[in-house]
Amino acid sequence: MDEKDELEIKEENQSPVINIALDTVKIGKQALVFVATRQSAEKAAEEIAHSLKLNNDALNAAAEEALSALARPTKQCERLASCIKGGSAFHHSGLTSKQRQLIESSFRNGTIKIICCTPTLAAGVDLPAYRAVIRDLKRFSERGDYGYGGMGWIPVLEYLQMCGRAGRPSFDNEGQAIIFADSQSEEKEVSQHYIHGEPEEIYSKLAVEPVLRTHLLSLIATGMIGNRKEMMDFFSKTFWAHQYKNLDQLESTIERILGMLREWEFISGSREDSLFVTADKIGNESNTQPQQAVRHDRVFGPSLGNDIAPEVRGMNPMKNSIKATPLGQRIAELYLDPLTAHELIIGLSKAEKWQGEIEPFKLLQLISSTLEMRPLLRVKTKELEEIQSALLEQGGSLLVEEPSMYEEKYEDFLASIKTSLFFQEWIDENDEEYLLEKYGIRPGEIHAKVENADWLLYSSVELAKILRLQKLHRTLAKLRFRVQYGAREELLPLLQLKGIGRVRARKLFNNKVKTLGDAKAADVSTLAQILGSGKLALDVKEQLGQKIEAVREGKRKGQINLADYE
DNA sequence: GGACGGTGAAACTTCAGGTTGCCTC
DNA sequence: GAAGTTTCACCGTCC
Repeated sequence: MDEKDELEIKEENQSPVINIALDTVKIGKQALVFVATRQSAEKAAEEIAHSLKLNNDALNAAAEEALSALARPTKQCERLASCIKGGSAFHHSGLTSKQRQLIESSFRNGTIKIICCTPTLAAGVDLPAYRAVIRDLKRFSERGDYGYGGMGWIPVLEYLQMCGRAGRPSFDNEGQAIIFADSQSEEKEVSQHYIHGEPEEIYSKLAVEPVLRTHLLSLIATGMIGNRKEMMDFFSKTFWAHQYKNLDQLESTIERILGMLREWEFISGSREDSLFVTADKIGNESNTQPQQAVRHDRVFGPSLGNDIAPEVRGMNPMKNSIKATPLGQRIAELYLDPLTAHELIIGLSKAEKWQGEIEPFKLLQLISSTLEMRPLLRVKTKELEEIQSALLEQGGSLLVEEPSMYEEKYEDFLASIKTSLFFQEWIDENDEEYLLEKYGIRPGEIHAKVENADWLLYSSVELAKILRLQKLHRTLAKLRFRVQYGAREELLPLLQLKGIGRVRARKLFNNKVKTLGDAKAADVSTLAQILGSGKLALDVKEQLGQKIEAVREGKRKGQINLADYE
């Protein structure tokens, strides 16, 4: 729309967002409302639904579907269903993927008129929204624009992404993007910054150390880099080098990371003729020992170029002398940050020496301490005592060393304890509603966390294989299976059946069908009664009618095979 | 007079998202 | 930094 055109919206309510929502529906259109937090998205959707009061059969059906996304609806499901009944919905990462898809399709077919969302819908979606209403242009950040926390303006690029959701060519000839200002001075500022402003420059992320560590190892593992010349050739052609033009600094940082990789035995090569720099030859300036490498996404510090020993600098640049070890090769294939892999290896080696079988909690805490598991579940003020007492119960016997409570990383450590407690309760079969109430984790986030844990546990199994940590194999494989399903160990045999998840397996188990043998012995009608489905009972019988081994090998997508570890 | 409910101010709490591994229905 | 939630004091009403 031309900026000069006046957009007249009747004030039927005190909230401008609700007025716009009402107007949008009145002109027969749909809108997306972008807000800063998940909580705001839910509240805004609720208020809009309350004012719209659309209520029709299609909405009721969609609401019913939203409610039945989980075996037992959570408060979030109920809130969503109640919004949908009124004609609006909220959309954020805390919803299950089923609910997100439902909302998108109901919006696409015109049933739902308004969606209040976080940036989940800002990019890459093609929805029939005539208006993109950007209610919040400020958002909280732990590390704000200038290095300290607080509210900061969202990037212009993100604003443009949101605007781009309005008036999609496949649905409309034009669209409207609406932003808000609290005062006249803010109006001027917002207009200059967003409407007439230039989008931010894009910066290379290669300078972030975990990214560089991962890529460096992968380049070596795939054989793309074998000597200094190849290394510098490759990096000099990257966007990072193009942007910063300081190859000396890049080179010295790479040398430092190579030192770490060698120290951890992820790469090999002789010291004299390789491009390695050992840990003791570097780091004077940053005082960073490989073992204590910085955990945060850190952009390179001051150049270490002059600290590199001359004899190392003077090595043969053309000689292929650098290779990934089998361990390094596998780490690269697993896409693990080498520092994470190193920390997992230390933890797993401790676990292997544990007397008896190590408790799942300790392994869960080990994976919850990795960079890959972030963001962790934040410890709220009122939970602090409970989390600390859970930590005390472990009696200092965790696989990850506990930092002093005066250290900055102590907060993260406590968050890793809370995250592991959540995982523990998940594998003890507590449902989504309970986890939402106790840990504040929404169903969609549970799914994301479980998927991450699954990857890290799979990686741990692979590391244990290579390192010949025999004892841990089966423990880790069992734990991975339990995390995948959110189930206790006793359900593992039943979970190998297709169509049987943790809810059905629990039903069977509680009805004395505890093993595949029990299921085989039980008659179809009993199984049908327990499972509440004759078709499923027949399917289970069919699976059991095959050779048991075949059933164990078939299974679902990505499911692990316990038989491998027996 | 006590229990109960409604209201509003003050105090307190919390704060986006998504990619990667396996595998093959 | 600001929105949203919780807590608490206060007041009016009812039994």
